[in-house]
Amino acid sequence: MPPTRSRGRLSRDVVVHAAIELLDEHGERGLTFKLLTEKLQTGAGAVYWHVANKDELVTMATDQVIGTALAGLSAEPGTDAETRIRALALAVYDTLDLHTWAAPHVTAVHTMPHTMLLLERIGGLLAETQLPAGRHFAVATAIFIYLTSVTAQDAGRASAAAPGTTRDDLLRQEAQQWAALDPQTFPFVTGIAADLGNHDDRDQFLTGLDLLLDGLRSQVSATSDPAKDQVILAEGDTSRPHDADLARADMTERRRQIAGR
Amino acid sequence: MPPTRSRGRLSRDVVVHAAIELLDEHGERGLTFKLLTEKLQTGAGAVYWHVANKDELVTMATDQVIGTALAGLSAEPGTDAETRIRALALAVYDTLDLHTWAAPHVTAVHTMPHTMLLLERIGGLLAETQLPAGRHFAVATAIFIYLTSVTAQDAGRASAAAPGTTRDDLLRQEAQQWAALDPQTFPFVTGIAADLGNHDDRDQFLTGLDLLLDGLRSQVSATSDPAKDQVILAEGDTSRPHDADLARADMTERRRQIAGR
DNA sequence: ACCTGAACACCGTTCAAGT
DNA sequence: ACCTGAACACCGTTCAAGT
Repeated sequence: MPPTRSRGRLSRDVVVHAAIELLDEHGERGLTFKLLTEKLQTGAGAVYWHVANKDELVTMATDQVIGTALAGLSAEPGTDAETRIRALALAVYDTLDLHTWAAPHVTAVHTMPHTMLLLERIGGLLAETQLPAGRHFAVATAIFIYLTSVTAQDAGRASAAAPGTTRDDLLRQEAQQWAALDPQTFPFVTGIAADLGNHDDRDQFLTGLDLLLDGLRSQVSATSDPAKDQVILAEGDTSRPHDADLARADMTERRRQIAGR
Repeated sequence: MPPTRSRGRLSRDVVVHAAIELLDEHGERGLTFKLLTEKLQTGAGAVYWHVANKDELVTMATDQVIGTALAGLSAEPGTDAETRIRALALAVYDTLDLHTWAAPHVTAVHTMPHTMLLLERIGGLLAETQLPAGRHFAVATAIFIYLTSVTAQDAGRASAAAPGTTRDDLLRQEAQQWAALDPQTFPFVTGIAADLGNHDDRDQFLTGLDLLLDGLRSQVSATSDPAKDQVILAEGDTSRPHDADLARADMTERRRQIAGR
């Protein structure tokens, strides 16, 4: 792990790690150049010598967090690829849960090193399966996008809550709000208000991930020998051109309507 | 549609709609009280009389955008629930694509009126299916979370791009970066670099959504009569307790490691 | 009740000057 | 090459004063 000490020579790494500490402690709003320069015992210009601006600093801090999530993963050989994909996803989920400010910034798939490495890892696991190479791109990015975006959403919700309240408190509070709604206009929401109490974001994330993986598997069995049901992530047409194209035509029209309101 | 005129009486609605216009025009950074008060030809205090602060203003603007997405949807009776869920999701996707600043703020499921209405709509469509009531909560929130979070991710990526470049230009540029990577450390990413060129976020979104819906359907056929394959979104155990619990135990341990670094 | 607008506290960024 | 720290431009929010 790179140095976090404030004294001595400054470097990009030192600045980024100091930023991460401030972000963890005070959230995104808490990262100011005033606090940062105090922590590093230097001037603003010194920081700007190592990073272009605050945006770049937060982006690098985010990529660093992704890096620690990947570094914490052991190869665990012997287990199948799907299990390891799930473990990889959970490692990222849990790491971002500890750095809730980072999740919304995990968007630079195509540029940041550790973020690209994450996609590389997912792809490497897919390559171990019987998935045909032609579908590697679509499936890997589907998993990547689900993983990063749902994690960001959950983490954002977590960080939006008041610092004092626990998640359980918050959910119970919200469940009461749901139950108090007008059943006429919100028949569904009022009906499931009770279920909100024992809701768990992490379980939800896992469920959705499993649905994605199951969806991939089921499209196999639909088009191939049913006896091969155990085959993981094999071929199968994933999109439904007809419906999708129709819907797209609809929406392109709607897009115009909205834009020209 | 509420008044957007600047002259005359001020109101919450007028302020929110002026904010939306500024957000659409200049992005989240472009919404300043200076620009807002100029547009409304008033003072800062007047705005603060109607909204608590900037955060609340952006939240209300976001909820308003969700509202327009829902308002643009016709019931289209005669089509099945799954098709209408897909149409609903696409309407939200396309609307947020026009207001990219809004997507990351669609997190207040439990409080904002239109955001809750979105969940209510999804639930209402699920209620038309043969899905048992006990699974309504889990499935509705799974769809809701996929929809809002992936949309936010896509919109965020879109708004992060330089204003001048088109999406195609950006992708071609990024594909070149991928191809230029070291094939030793990035065998997978360099291999799929070519696929990035004709990638479409919206298609990707649809594909993932279909995978989710397919996953739900396949879990039916696994546990019930194969002849009922056409049954949409019926019962079936969605989680895999064994794997999930094991992974959870692993991760709880890892969580500690990371936290105590 | 609703609005005005000056004042305040704060923050990201720059830059001439140093070593 | 690397750092200092004052200065600048800007921004969200407040508040005493008006109507």
